[in-house]
Amino acid sequence: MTKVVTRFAPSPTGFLHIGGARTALFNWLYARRHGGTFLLRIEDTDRERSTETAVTAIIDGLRWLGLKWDGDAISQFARVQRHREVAESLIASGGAYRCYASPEELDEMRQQARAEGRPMRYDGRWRDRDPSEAPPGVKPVIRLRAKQEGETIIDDKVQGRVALANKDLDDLVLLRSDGTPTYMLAVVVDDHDMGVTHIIRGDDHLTNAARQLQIYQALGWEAPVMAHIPLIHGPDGSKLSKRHGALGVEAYREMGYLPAALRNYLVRLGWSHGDKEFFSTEEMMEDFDLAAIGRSPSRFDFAKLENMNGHYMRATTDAELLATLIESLPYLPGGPELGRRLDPAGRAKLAAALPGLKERAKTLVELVDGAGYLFSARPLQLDERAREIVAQGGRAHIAALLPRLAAIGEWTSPAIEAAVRDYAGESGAKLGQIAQPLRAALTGRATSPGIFDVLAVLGREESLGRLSDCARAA
RNA sequence: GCGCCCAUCGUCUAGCGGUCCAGGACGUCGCCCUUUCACGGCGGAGACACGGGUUCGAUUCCCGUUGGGCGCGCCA
Repeated sequence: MTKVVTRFAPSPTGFLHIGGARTALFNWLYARRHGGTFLLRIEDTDRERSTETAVTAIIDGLRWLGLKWDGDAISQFARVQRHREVAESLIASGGAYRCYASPEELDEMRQQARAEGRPMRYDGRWRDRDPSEAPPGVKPVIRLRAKQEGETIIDDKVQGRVALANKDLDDLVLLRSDGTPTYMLAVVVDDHDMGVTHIIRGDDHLTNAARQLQIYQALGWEAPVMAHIPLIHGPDGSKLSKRHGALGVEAYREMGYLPAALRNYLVRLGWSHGDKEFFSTEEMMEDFDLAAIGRSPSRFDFAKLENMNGHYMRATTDAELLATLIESLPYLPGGPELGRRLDPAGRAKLAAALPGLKERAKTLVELVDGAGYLFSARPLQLDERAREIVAQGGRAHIAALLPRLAAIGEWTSPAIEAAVRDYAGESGAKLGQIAQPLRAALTGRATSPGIFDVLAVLGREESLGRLSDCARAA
């Protein structure tokens, strides 16, 4: 059995979007699953639209997601010489021919086709014409001499057996008049030269697959196994657009998602393994297979991603989560500000507060948010509503808590919770419910009535300034 | 328009002819926990697009309809 080789082949015309990320994930998993190789090829033959920025974005995205490819990324553009040679060899073998039809002629064909209500098909006018008849000064393209009878069959691992009539597949251009290869030629040649055994890609390429198969046949090469996976749609079922989730993966990093959570969410989009929802990387590699990929498109659902991310955060050890959080700070809203507070003392405070914080956060962004109270300036400002409530008075048993709180000094959530627990032992009050509003009160971001209640007590029994001093001091 | 693909709760999905008055997860609703929020626990509502076949029997097989998607470039 030959070794499995998969590849991810994005064109660098934008960021790495979520569909591409999943395609990459599937290829990566499949290769790892079978002890094979996962390659990265940048399809940059379109010089107009390809940018260096996009290449960087894609590479960063893959790295962040933890999808490591083997060897160096291959630039398709760097291989034009080889593509040209293959095209020429096809002419020599009779599998292709030069076509001198002008853009105007093709345009006519297109318009006529439209008028007659049929798809545009090149009419093969140069298929059997002698090159000596070539009009002067016209640079030809090279076209595949495609079979016109019968059908081309794609034996797809996901879509099953798909047959396309050859009459619907015209003589596609292999080499442009400027000597650069088209996508069709380039993929085939590169996949062959790279030894790719399995092509896993979006099913928007399904029809292309038939055309590519024809090229493989003309070349006498063995075609790789193909698996065309359904696309990911937006929440309304239409094509994923910017207003949906068609963001670059870096956007997900900025939204505070963990790579492991995103991977888990993505692998379950279009693929399943019974009722299992959570997969460690090892389990994914173990269980992943093409046969279990569904054939219907799926929609992207942020709510589920967020829930899953929450699970991953809670399951991450505090030390690891702290490291991840600190690493991610530059990308998170409010992150850099928090980062500036993290001198050794600040860092210790954050570390101590993390266990309480992560219980309540679904994303790293929420974690940053929640950590705000640790560093907000004292004394805190009370808003109108809070003042009102302070004036009305509050609950006695929290008031009784204050001396203890004043004594601890360390305003981290475990410290607060420990004090509350200590107090709760006598009063019967449960913990956690008190600690959180205290924390919120100290940030001045109090929003719920319960929090106002606490503020009220604080305001009456002790001055906020005094509390702040306690917080700062010890 | 032509070709191809798809169709189970709002969403992701399990189901590969009888075990399904359809299972899980997210979301949602209610209760519990709790003087907030979150976590957690318990429970509820919620789907086989429609119409024909095939079969003793269809969510599962076939055909059509409807609805989505993709492709139809000297873009990838």
